Amino acid sequence: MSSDLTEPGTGPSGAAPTLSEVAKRAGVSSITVSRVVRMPDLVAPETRARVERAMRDLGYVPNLVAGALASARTNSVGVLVPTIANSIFADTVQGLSDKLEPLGFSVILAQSRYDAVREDRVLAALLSRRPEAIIMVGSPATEEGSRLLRNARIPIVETWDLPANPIDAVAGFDNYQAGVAVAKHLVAQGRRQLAFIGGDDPRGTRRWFGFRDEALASGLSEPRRLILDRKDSGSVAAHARLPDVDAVFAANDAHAIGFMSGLRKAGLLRDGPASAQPVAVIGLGDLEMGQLISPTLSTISVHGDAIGRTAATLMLERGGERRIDLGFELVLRDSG
Amino acid sequence: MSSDLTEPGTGPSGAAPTLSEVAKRAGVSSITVSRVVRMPDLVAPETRARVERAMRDLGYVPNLVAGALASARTNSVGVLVPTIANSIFADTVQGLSDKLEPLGFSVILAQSRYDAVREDRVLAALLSRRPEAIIMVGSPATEEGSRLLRNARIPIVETWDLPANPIDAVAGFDNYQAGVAVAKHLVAQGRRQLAFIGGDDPRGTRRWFGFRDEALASGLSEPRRLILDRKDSGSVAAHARLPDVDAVFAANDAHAIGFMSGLRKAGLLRDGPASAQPVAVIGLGDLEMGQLISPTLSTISVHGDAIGRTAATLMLERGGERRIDLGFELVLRDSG
DNA sequence: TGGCGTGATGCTAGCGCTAACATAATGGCT
DNA sequence: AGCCATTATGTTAGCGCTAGCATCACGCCA
Repeated sequence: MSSDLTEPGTGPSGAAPTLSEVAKRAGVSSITVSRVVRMPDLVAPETRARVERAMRDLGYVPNLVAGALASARTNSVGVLVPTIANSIFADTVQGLSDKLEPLGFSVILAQSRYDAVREDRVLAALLSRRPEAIIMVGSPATEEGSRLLRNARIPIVETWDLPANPIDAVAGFDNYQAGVAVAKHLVAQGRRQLAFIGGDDPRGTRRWFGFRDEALASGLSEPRRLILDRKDSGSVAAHARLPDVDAVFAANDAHAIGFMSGLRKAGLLRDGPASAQPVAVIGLGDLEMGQLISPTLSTISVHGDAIGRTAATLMLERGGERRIDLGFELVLRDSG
Repeated sequence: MSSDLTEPGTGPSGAAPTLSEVAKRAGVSSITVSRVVRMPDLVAPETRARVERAMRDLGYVPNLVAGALASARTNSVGVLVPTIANSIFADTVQGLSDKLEPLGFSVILAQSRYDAVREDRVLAALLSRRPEAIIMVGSPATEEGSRLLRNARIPIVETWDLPANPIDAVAGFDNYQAGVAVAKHLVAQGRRQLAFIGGDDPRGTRRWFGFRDEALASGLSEPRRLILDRKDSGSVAAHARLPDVDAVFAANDAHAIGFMSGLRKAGLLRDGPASAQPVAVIGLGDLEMGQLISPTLSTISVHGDAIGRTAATLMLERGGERRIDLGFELVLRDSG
């Protein structure tokens, strides 16, 4: 029984045990061990038990790197987001990860940090791991990135937007129409001096265009646009920098809440309903936080986790509709 | 020049081009192509140029799966968090990813969803991809998970806590002492009826123990403890469920802000300083949001991204101190 | 009784790459 | 001229696993 004293996980050379070491110990060929791991039904119960025993004794952990090379299936998905911290994209990653994990897929996560050079670099790094699909927020920033993805010949899912010429599949919503919806609502509410605060990333910019176009179409003067740095909380866009404005659309809820805190300091925030607000504020994202603060935040609600789950579905089912509009909803609360 | 018309990324069989196809086209051996990719300095400039040309023509993307198998280096790190959505752990993932990405490491992300069974499963899945280290929030929930990690013989970094018997390295802070610090502060402020709201995960529970022990040591009666479900916002722990309480420590800022919104509805929230609050509220995490709401949130500040960066350092440098206490800071604002 | 389907297991080759060790070609030195 | 350090390139033998095809034993049927 001395072999029972072998330290688990340690083969003859102190390295991780391999299939064939397990096979030797169980007195079978390595392909049989492979079958026990992947298609146990094909192996006779007694043989299987013997192999399972040997695997446990040795502390065998399959090497998926070798398996992937041999089978040309990595069971992994590359996921690219601008940023994962404090962001609604985390919901999307959670959603797709929850859907893919039970299927045996691993998520390889990369961040572009809204930097085109870094995006191309991580895209190449991702592809060199031969994922079975790429799911990304938005579209590649450069032609090079786009080319890389097209040549990869794997499902590519762009999310959080509805690009006109997607590489492959799309799960998102119409950012332009979101801007339109907010402007429409504010105009109907009687607001006249609109402003937009947010980043100048592609999706934020599309929201701005919709917002501006609708304001102009309604006979209002061109709204002001304050481009915030990613690090800014939104409170930096204090009312002082937007005098005379009576309604603000923030590209995301964090900016909206930050701006509201600026309004509060300026004495321009009421605990009453939207009609009582000197300055209406509408966010985007529908963070739970928005319902907890006072006044509660009106916002464009988007389901980040549904985007993630839909993206997972799109990468799994190569046929069928490749463009899914998850829509958005204008949720009106007390801020505007 | 017909070869220039070859569709990039498509080899003879429509499959991705390999090293040796590039080699053939450049008229060199495949090892030379490998060197151009990995150690370009070792290759003569003209040869290098020829190889680079061939790589571009063919749209060659290195296959790291094969490279990893051959070199026994995957350049990947397994990262396990309870959840990535709406959580402070996202900062940690961002921090470590930012540090590791430039070094060529990929992050394989998995979520346990606070489920021990799922944790063991994803841990095994992670290890089968042969990452060069595992960075996780907390410690394995089961003996089995712990065994798996010990046998992997790679750096293991546990974070967000300071376990007594870590598997390998640790980057975190003392959750028990955080609870103590909050209780001390509340007692000094003259609060007498304390309560704790939050989850019953290991770290939350440690905060509770510190909080309770210090309250008892100060002669107060045992604080109440309300265990919230992960889905709860904290507002469900309305004051109605905690009558007579004059101070609450919430295990995280989200719960704290939710509870404050409950207090507001009950008319128990003031815009003034902590001394004016009928019920003091202290959170943990120092979300930016806490500074934007009114009253501003007092909290235990923890640097999630520093934890991530430190964890990355610990996995890279195998020598030296393996237990890093990043500490925490009680940040006093207006809520308590 | 011979043929053959079925279930269980094994053999062989190779996935695309790299480590480790050759081998060539060059030039400076004694 | 001969030697050897240096630079540039190549050869060989796997890494650990799986696909695809054997092989073999069995038992059932005509």
